[in-house]
Amino acid sequence: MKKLVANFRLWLDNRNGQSVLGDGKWQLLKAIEKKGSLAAACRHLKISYRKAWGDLEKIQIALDVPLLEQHRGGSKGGVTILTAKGKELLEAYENFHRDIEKAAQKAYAKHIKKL
Amino acid sequence: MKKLVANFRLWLDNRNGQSVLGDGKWQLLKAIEKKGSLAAACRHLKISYRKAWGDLEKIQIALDVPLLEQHRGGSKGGVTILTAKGKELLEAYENFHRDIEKAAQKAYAKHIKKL
DNA sequence: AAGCGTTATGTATGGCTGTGCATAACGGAA
DNA sequence: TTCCGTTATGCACAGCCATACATAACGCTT
Repeated sequence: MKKLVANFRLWLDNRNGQSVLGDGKWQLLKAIEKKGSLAAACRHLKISYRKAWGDLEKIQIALDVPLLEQHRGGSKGGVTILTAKGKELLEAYENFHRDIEKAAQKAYAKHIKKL
Repeated sequence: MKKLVANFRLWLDNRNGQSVLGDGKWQLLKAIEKKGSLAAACRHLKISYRKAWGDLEKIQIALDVPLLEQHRGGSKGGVTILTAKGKELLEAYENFHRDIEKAAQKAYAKHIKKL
């Protein structure tokens, strides 16, 4: 049997099944935190601004607490920054993700590697 | 913050990134094992025969070991059964999946529940 | 007032994927 | 030999999603 590689995806929904945070939005929030603007985050991640903006809208719809503060105009043209809740969720997701990745590696070694 | 629900997906690729086994194909193999035919498995899972057959073809392309024996004709019209390797992989995947699901629940309680 | 960079939003286009439909081969049963 | 249920396979079509393009609002700077 050919060597097998394990992959996983992880995401959080609200109770209506609307997506709140997965790997894509996670990377997006991280990039926004780092860059301070959505446009800069998109350039950094090489994704379209249109999609990123739509993703943020979906988060706002799925959640009742705003994770971001968005402002138009000003000296830099505009800014997007994370709220305290945003940072909190981001950190929680990162820990969540890391724990599961570890578990996946362990489970891979235990069940799949030997095949 | 609204209550968050954790979801995950798990799958195995070969080294070329070709998909070998994920939740869909896992359910398919299980249903084939139970029913003894691909057509019956599709009816049971309510998916199209066309897609299921395509998925099996992808497995065969991605792997070098056949997981299935497929026969046309005969008293039942035809049969599809798992090979020993097929059963082995199926079982390994189930254990793999179960371990990670447990870990996900634990990680959820630790990191996400409190939000 | 004009310019710049960003947020904000609609619309169209292209690709991917699942589905539906059609057809053929196969081999035991009646 | 005819029939039936299954495996096998091509092809057209619909739906979804990311991308691209277009345009407007906004507020500091010069």
